[in-house]
Amino acid sequence: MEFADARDKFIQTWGTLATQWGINRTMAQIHALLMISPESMDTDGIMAGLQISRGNANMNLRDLMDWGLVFKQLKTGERREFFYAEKDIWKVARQVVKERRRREIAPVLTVLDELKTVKTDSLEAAEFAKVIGNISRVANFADTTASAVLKAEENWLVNQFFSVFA
Amino acid sequence: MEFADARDKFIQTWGTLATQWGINRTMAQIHALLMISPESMDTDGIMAGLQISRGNANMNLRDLMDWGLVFKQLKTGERREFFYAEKDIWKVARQVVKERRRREIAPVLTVLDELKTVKTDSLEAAEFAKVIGNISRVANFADTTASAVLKAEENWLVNQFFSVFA
DNA sequence: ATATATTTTCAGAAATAATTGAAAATTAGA
DNA sequence: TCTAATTTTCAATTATTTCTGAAAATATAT
Repeated sequence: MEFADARDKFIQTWGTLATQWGINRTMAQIHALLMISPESMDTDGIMAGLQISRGNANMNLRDLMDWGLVFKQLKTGERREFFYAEKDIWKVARQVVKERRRREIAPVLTVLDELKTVKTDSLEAAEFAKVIGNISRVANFADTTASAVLKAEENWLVNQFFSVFA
Repeated sequence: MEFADARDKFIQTWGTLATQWGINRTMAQIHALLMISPESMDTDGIMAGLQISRGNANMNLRDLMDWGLVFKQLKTGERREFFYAEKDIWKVARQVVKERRRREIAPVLTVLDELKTVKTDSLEAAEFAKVIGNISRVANFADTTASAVLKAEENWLVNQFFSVFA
């Protein structure tokens, strides 16, 4: 397969996958473009590479930086800003889990705790409390496990272990 | 907290969370409604409970059945169809992972394998091959692990173990 | 077979999300 | 300071997704 075709297919595939997971297509495509770029890129390069507007590029680059997946690089003697992506896919996955946990899972756990205080004065309310209790226990277990894994991954020895496989 | 408020808050929260994960809001809300319902519900009950149209209810119930999260119940002497949800949240999580793996991850793994055959005849192409190789190894490892966990979870002993926590 | 209840489909409407492009703001050199 | 390069913002536009509602299809009872 020719490089140009492979690159386009990768960017398109990454964008589609992201969409299915609630992440906007352009954001994923910029990430893909930067991941496979040997050099950091400026806004115009990204605009040209993906055929998108300046505003769109700017907004999604900012979001990617908020997610901790892309970083700004300032080159001496250059006025423009350059961008590069984290390329270690383990770190990318870890960062995504970390952010989603913080932004989405944590607030849900709070709501679940609140809902557990419901008055169980009817059949419906009792069933509700039972289901919420079940969800809450599992969610907390999953959250604690994820948290432990994230912490463990920051440990050198574990990283060495995983580097054998990845 | 009053039951009616708690129920509404749960349905709304579940819907929001789902949206952030690429699942449509109504589908998640129907799922939430059925999870906390002590009895199976018919289409009119769901329509009334969520204030949605018949078409919407029907379409999303079908999708939920495709995902293996909701099932039809036929009551003798009743002409209408009733629906009920899987309430064991471990089973729900497992089913979601299983389906997403089949629908989304598996196709991406195929594309990645294809992309690994790219000609590495330039700096860009070499970097591309390196990143794709990295992603592919990690994705395959994760996929294999998920698959193993799904299989293990079907094992009685493991289920007993988890049932202590959840 | 006919009537009635129920489910399914789907074109158009509504809602939501993403994108553009140009103006405003910011930054840094002369 | 002034000017030019660059980045950011955001109202308007465009694209995408979801939802409605009524007609068509299907199923069941008489």
